[in-house]
Amino acid sequence: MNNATHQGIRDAIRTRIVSGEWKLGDLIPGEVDFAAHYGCSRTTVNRALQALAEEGIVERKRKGGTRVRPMPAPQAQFRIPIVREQVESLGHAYATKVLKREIELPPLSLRSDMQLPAGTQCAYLESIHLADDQPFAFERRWVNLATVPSFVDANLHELSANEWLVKTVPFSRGDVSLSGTSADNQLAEMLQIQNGAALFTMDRTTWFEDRSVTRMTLFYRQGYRLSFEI
Amino acid sequence: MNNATHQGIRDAIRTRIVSGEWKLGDLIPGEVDFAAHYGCSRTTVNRALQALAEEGIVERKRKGGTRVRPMPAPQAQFRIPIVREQVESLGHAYATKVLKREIELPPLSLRSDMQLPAGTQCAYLESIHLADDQPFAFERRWVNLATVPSFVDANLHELSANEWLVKTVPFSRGDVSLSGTSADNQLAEMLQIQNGAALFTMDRTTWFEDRSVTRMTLFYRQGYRLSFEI
DNA sequence: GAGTGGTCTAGACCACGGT
DNA sequence: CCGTGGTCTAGACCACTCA
Repeated sequence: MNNATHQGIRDAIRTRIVSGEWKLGDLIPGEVDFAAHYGCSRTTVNRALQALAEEGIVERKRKGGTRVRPMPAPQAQFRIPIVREQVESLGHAYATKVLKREIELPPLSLRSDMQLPAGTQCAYLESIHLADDQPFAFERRWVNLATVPSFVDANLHELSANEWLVKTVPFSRGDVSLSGTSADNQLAEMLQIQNGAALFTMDRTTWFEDRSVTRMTLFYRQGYRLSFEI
Repeated sequence: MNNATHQGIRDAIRTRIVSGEWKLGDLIPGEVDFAAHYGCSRTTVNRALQALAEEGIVERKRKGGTRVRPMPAPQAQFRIPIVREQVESLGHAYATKVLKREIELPPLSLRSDMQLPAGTQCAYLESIHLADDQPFAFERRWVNLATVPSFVDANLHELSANEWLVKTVPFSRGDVSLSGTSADNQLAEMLQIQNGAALFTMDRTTWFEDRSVTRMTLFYRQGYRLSFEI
């Protein structure tokens, strides 16, 4: 009982909860009790229970003690996939090609999504992502040149636009939304699928501090699924 | 400098990273250095840096030190939405109706998805979720009666199948996959949309220990988007 | 081998929130 | 009030991994 690590204790307590030893909403023992039971210090138990709280398994309140969450909050944590990694992890050769690259005034809907003042110039790109030379995803992207003026000179032959931006504007918030889209004429042609086919689609706007950096829409080839565990 | 908490230090270091004080891939100071700099113990710095590692901001290696992630791992964390809550948070009245409820032998594909031995009986349900009496989502669900035999007697008038299962089989792993689907005849009729429309679709299999509990597919009404922040 | 992170401990004090 | 979790400390030992 003395080789107790905070991870081991966390797993042990989680197992006891899952097994039904305590029911939903039940109060479970306090830190000192667990410390005595597992023969370790309270600090270690504290870490274990805090981790379980982060997992959403338990709720903790001072004086109120620790209780099993009445309705487990099913939190999913998954990495937003990077297309290159997705393709390579499937064992295919990855390639990408910029099909169009222009400087334009963005459409009105984009002005509100990206909070652009009137007259802001944007770069507009269309790219195709290939897996073993087969279309994997099609990308439409706007880049806010007020935030990232150097993008106009970016060399996108060695790095994709996404990778270039990540390297240049490191950490940012992002809004993501997932949806299903019917393929229009251009998408059908680009992805070599039937017009009207249902595509899994990811929209993503990223921000550096309070300024928008880029908004992209990624249309995955037909049949693509985004899978993860909870 | 002596009111240093692990959260405060975490925020301070994160700010210094975001501000560009250290670049992508750079080695940042060690725990003892930070402890001296912020006037706190190494333990506290350790917690702060471990938290940053969980956030995906830094990578840590023994002997190798702590460095800013070369390519930030954009981790998304979001709650798998419960349909009732989605509808209610949009300000609509929620209702659900079970349209079909049978005991059947599952199709072959399900036998492998849910790891069912041959001959396992399952409950099959079709339900519609309504927002202000308009179709919001259509659900097909299989329940493994070997794992949850009491489901045959479940009263699904007060609780939805999902809520009943969550209350009865508390904590479970789950596999989720998101995709786009074309509406077939039944879906088009149920959701009152055009045949072939692109729908956002969520498949979810949940497990209790090593046994499958249920597999459901949720077809959202046309135009639905799942949004979250990273 | 030596430097770094990973972890545990025992004790201490604080902050919150039911009673 | 007082019990509970939240946190910090100082020191210690271990484990990994790079040079």
